[in-house]
Amino acid sequence: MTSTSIDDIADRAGIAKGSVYYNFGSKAGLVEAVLSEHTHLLDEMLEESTRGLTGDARRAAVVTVLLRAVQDHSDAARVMVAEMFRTERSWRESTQQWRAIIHLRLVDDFLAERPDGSQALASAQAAAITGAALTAGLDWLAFNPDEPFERVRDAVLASLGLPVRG
Amino acid sequence: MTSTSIDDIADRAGIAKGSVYYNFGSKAGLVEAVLSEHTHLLDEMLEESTRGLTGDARRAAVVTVLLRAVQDHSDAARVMVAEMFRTERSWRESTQQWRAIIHLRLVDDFLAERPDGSQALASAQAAAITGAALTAGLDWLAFNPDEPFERVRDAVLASLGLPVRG
DNA sequence: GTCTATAGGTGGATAGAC
DNA sequence: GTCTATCCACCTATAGAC
Repeated sequence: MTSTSIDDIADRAGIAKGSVYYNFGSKAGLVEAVLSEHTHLLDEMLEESTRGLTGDARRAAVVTVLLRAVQDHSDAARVMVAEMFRTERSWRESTQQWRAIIHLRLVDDFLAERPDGSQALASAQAAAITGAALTAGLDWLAFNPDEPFERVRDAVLASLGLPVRG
Repeated sequence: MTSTSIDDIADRAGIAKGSVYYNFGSKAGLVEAVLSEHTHLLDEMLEESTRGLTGDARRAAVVTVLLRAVQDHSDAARVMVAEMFRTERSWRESTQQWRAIIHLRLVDDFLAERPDGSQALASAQAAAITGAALTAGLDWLAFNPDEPFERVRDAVLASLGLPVRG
């Protein structure tokens, strides 16, 4: 909960600290508002990109959307990855909803493919795909930022045994 | 840098705060010592498990070691995942060394398989495998802790197109 | 509804006794 | 080498003027 104070945020936004508290109630409220905004954005991107797709094509679409989201909102992505499993935080609900909207797009499809599979294993596979895309995306931006999007996406798809041509 | 104060740590360890500073110099020094310890532990596990293996078998061994490490040291794993891409932190060196020892076991092998591939793409694939294993592992412990290790490992290996029998 | 000023509390770090 | 006591910087949150 440190690293950036309300003073810093208010300064950067060009408003006074009091206004932040008037509008968001607390620092946690502000964080939640920001995370929630990004969650809705990702939800819309996923809905649009996966509509009508199943199986490998659907999984590849999710990977592509996640990589693009990491590229376009790397700060938010870093926060989400960092907070995803820190269940004690006050904005836990926001990060868990973020996990849920991704799993939602993957788990049902896994179960439809393999009716004998359990929810837990489908969840593990969804987490594996999510983690592969996010980690590769952040690693890309941090250590090889000059690599073009398409090549990184193809590398991740190859790692997951997914079709490069969708 | 919040969440746990030196007071808390000293209390829990049954020693006084002054002793922590005498032995570690600063809070960052303490964090680095802990992270470094876990890094060396993981390094040994990886060395032992991947020795003599190449290709899919080597990648499967890395996944297995990472999942076991997450299971046995989930707190450390959460910290590592949370800090891996926060390059501004003072213990950046420790987390980057942690990334390096995993990539070391994967990147050269990728390049041996595909001499035409670039370092950057091999790095992306290594990150994808690392992220898949860590995220699936933490998701497992947080949301489906009753699932047995072997089934989660097999689900992750399947997600990565790796052989379940190694 | 936005500002300034300040209260109130926390936590990293140090001094100095033992 | 470990303890207690204390300093001081910082940061969330609120009060109250405008």
